[in-house]
Amino acid sequence: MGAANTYHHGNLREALLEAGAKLIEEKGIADVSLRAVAKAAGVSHTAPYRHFNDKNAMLRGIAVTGFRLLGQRLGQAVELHPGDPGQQLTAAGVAYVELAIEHPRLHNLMFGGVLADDSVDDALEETSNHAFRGLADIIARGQRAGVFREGDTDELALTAWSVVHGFAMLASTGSLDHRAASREAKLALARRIADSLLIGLATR
Amino acid sequence: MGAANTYHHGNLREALLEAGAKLIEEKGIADVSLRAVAKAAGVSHTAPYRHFNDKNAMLRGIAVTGFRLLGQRLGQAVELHPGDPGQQLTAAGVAYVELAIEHPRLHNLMFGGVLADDSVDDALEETSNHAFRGLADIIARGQRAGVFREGDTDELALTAWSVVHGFAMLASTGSLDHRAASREAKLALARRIADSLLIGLATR
DNA sequence: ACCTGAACACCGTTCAAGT
DNA sequence: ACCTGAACACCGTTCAAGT
Repeated sequence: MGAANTYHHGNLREALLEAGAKLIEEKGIADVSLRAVAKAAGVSHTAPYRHFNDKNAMLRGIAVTGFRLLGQRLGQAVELHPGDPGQQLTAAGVAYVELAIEHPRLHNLMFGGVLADDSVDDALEETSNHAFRGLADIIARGQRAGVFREGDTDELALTAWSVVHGFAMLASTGSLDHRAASREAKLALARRIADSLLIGLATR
Repeated sequence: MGAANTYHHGNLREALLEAGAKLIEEKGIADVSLRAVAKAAGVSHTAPYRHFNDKNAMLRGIAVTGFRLLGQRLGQAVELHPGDPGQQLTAAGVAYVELAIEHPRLHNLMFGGVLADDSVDDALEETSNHAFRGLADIIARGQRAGVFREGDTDELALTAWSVVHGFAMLASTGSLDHRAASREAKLALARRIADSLLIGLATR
């Protein structure tokens, strides 16, 4: 109970992001109102305006936490396979898909285009760029090690990003359910597709 | 003027889909209300309920027109390169990306997950399956011709679909603008990535 | 059959006011 | 500084009523 009314001490922002993320997870972005988030955090429906310019700014804040989580997962995938860029790339791809399957609505907020028309948000752009950088770094190391073919590193990274992104989108929107219903089936499929991608990137 | 008030003769449904598509193109899905669409079509805000169960059903109707358009474009891409599955695949991928760049908000409605939580819509599922089938057919012909490697046809199609889908998503949300700002630059990039995909699918 | 207008419960946002 | 409550203009949806 002591922790419940500490918002007056400066952590309402975090409480709102947490409550918002939870509500989105439960009901989907379209069915989450700023007023409901405020209520879940135990404040009036105008209190959020102290911390966010508008509703979309709050959603961007939640998206940023998602990109941080993604960055962490990609980092872990790399650490699992030291010195093996091929394995790193596959693991990173699978980790990405895994996150999309675990948190489909968060993934949808991050990449579904709800925030696409917003004026650019510095924190959002920074965290999403950071996640992309992680991927590009794997490619760069693979090229130096001679396991990935030469060429524009960012372009190869973009190819990898596209595959994984497209597959994750299909997985998280349920478009794959008729081919791979279970979580395990989806991840197995993701692994095979990541391997197939690897072949395309490998040196001839 | 004769055509303007023929809604009473049974084509209000079409008029609403058209007005809705136009408004979405202009302002984005989030900023289009059922009431505004009704107004643009020249009827009261309750008239749409004669033709759609709710707002999302109307949006699904618009998405269906998008999938039909996509199916047509894919068909044209195939016809441009008779007997050459490799070229067909590249052309289909580029056509897909082209559509996403031309109509980013329609693309967003089709794949952005706004409709993901809806109960399945027969017409929507049929048209989207049809578009996917077109891609799988190209792969199947390529395998028979010996230019694509053996293996589960649907799985190869899924790989191709993922790349193109992921790239289109990145292109239509503006994530590519710092690398490829113009429409031409994006399409050129799409072509190179489609070629790179082709290498991954080719027989060894 | 097809459409309207009033009504309801919500929504995002603004603003004067309270501590 | 931080939060509240009333107010405004909107929204999706329902429903009785009109032709």
